[in-house]
Amino acid sequence: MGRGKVQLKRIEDKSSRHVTFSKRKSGLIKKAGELAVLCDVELALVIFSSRGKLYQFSSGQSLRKILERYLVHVEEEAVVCTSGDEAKQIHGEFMDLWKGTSLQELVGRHIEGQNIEHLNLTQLIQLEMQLDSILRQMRDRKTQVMMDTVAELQEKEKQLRQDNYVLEKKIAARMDIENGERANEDPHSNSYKPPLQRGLLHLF
Amino acid sequence: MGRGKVQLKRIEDKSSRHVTFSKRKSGLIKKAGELAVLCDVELALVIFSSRGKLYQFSSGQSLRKILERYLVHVEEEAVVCTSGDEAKQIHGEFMDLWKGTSLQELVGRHIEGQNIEHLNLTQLIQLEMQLDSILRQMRDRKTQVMMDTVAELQEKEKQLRQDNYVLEKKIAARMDIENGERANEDPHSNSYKPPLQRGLLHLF
DNA sequence: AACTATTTATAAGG
DNA sequence: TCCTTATAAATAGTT
Repeated sequence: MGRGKVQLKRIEDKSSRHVTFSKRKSGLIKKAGELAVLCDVELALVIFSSRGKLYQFSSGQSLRKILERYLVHVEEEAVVCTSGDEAKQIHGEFMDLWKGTSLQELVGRHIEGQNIEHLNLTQLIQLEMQLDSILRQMRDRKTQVMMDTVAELQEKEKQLRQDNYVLEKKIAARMDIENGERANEDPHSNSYKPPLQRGLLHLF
Repeated sequence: MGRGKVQLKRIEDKSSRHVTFSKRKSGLIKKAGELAVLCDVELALVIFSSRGKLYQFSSGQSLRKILERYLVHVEEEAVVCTSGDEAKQIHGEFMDLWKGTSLQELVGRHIEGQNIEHLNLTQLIQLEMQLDSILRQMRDRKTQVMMDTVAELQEKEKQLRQDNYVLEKKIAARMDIENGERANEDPHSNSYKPPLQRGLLHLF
């Protein structure tokens, strides 16, 4: 965006490098600020000029708070990921949650860090409400998944039932041909059981 | 830069906020990278989406290295300006980072970060059980604290009761002295009410 | 630092 | 999420 296109490499001319730094730095900070406001996001930007001068920008929270949060996040990831690379490949990328630190341990640490022995009743009740809320969310999600699963299976069942019906009809037709005319007992009696009916039960 | 001019305030529509976030985030990271290369500077960018998902960018050095440099820089400044307490405080805060992060956020990040949409029923049930267990522990602890509190208050009540008894006796004795012998109605009648009895009720 | 020709980013709409 | 396009915004090079 300018009179000419720029090569993506270090600007060798010292003067224009500084000019560009100044311009682009402010542009970058402006855009960072816009992103933070528009999208309600927390962000931190740290820039060291080649001379070692520090420039920084952060939204809302202090930069240090955000960096702390970053470190916590990275620590958590580290804990979750370090324990077992082989398992990762076996179970796929979404299974990380179930290795390493259990939620239980995680929350345990959280509570320990707050020195649970010294939490008063009010704080305990707050914690309880938090956990309760999370658990409720979980259960909503579980219900949703179960409903989806059931719907899916019912669809499959319906399809298979139809297929069965068609197949049985074909077989019946063939038997009729092979055996000629006989006294026939109805092959499509009420004793028919859908093949998936038992398969659904274990869900409940 | 787009079909319309944009107001610098939080985009309320969730969907377009996410779209904008996605676009502008990549734009910002691209520009950060350009600045780093063109002007030969070191920079770090940390973004937490409103859901707590972490995005990051850093030039050359690892983000962690840059953050360390930042902290050193800030500490040096602090040393110049204030007493050395600040530095201690920084390191201290790193160690108990759990404070200030709500449990909800913590668990939220733990779950969101692993893409809850892809958890299957089995995993959801595991999570549910974990949360349920934690919640039960919480409630045990709460009960314990309540019991302790009650016991403590009952102890205090007993003590105060005794004190009261002693005091009333003293007063009675003094009144007896002042007024000489009279027809006396028992000052320690059954109508006595323990002073803390109502105070305990709000706990339940 | 201002200017302005250009490039780049991105909002809106599929 | 990715594509397209009209338009807003950033900025390279110039003064």
